[in-house]
Amino acid sequence: MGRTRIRDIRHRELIDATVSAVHQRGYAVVTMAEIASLAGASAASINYYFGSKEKLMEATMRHLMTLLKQAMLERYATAQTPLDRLNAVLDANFSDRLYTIEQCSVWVQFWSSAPYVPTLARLHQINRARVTSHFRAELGALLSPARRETVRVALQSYMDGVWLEAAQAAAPLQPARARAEAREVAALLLRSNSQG
Amino acid sequence: MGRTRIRDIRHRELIDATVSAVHQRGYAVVTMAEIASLAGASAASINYYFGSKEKLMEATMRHLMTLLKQAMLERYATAQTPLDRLNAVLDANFSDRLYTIEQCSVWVQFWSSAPYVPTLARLHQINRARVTSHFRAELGALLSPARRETVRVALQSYMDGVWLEAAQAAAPLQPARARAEAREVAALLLRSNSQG
DNA sequence: AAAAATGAAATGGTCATTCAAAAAATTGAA
DNA sequence: TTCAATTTTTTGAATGACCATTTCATTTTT
Repeated sequence: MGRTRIRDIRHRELIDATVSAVHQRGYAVVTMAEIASLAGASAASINYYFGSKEKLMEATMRHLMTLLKQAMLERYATAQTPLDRLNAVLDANFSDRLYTIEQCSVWVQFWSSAPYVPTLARLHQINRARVTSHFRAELGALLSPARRETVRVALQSYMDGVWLEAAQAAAPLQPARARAEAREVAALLLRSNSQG
Repeated sequence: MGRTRIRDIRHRELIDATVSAVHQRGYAVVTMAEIASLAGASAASINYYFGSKEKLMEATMRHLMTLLKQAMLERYATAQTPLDRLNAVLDANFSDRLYTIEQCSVWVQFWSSAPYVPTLARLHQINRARVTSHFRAELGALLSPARRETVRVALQSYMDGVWLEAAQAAAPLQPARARAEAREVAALLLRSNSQG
């Protein structure tokens, strides 16, 4: 069978611990010891598996990006019309699996660190480009070119803003509600009485 | 005339240096020595004037919040109709004075740190409450209660999202353009053909 | 002369990373 | 299987940097 198993298990455990620890303490303040302790390991083992704190953070963000990508593709598969697919992008962003306080919190930390860590900046750019291109593709079929970019920027900024607020939410999030609201906002922005 | 002068000058210099340094290096990573050096002072004098790094950060955010409040009130003074006043809130957020890469950058750092620093969390909450109440007041005159909150959250999230992106902008920002786009988004969200 | 302001150097603490050695798992020969 | 040899995994204890804050002697202002 496949060779290494322990390695994969530890990677997963440590990444999960990182998400949790970063949420609890903040990206810049959290220590290796805290993360390790959440995973029931020692700080030294993090370096054994990931090489450095920075590489651990990078791996963690890659993992979250993969979750987002997966959610998008899954939901995309069943969508038929352009509007369906637009809603798929919105739904993915607010899916039950992703739209949690913990994860939104880590994303906010990520956004604020990215400008200062080249490797994170690259990840950030890749992710944003993917979302942008999905939006462009679907909105292109629904709106005139002139209005398309306005609506795209509005929707993308809206999603980021909602995540930003979610990171500080006092009460548990309601993904289903967030999806409904996102659709409502999209519907308002799309109402076409061709005045533009 | 007024008593202390040097003190006020130093406060201003150090806060300006803090904005600049936080933008360049990141809130969590920037050191007292770096900030001091930007102001042509020593780290010790920061403690002399502010007491601690954390208090300096707090004073800096208070300063930025004051700028935002001022921009809002100034622009508000000349507005007559509810729509005018709604646009005033948007314009304030993207005014030439505020909507700079440097300041957006500091705001993003602030958002990400606030959850972990009680004193910053309080400031954040105060600021958000003020913006929210302005929006509620103006949108209340323009929309049905049911739709008002949807549009308010959409606009507020939109503004945050735009700032978030501005913090990472490669090219210089264009405040006038940002104001025009914000108005366009608001106009789209407000088009009332009373279907909701 | 007194008070305020300044900065060089000392202090004390934190933390990522390294390293040597222990512990656990794996292998393979008997 | 059994058991020693070998490899992989794990950790406690240095190591070496870095940095906020304090101290204190000196300079500047009032």
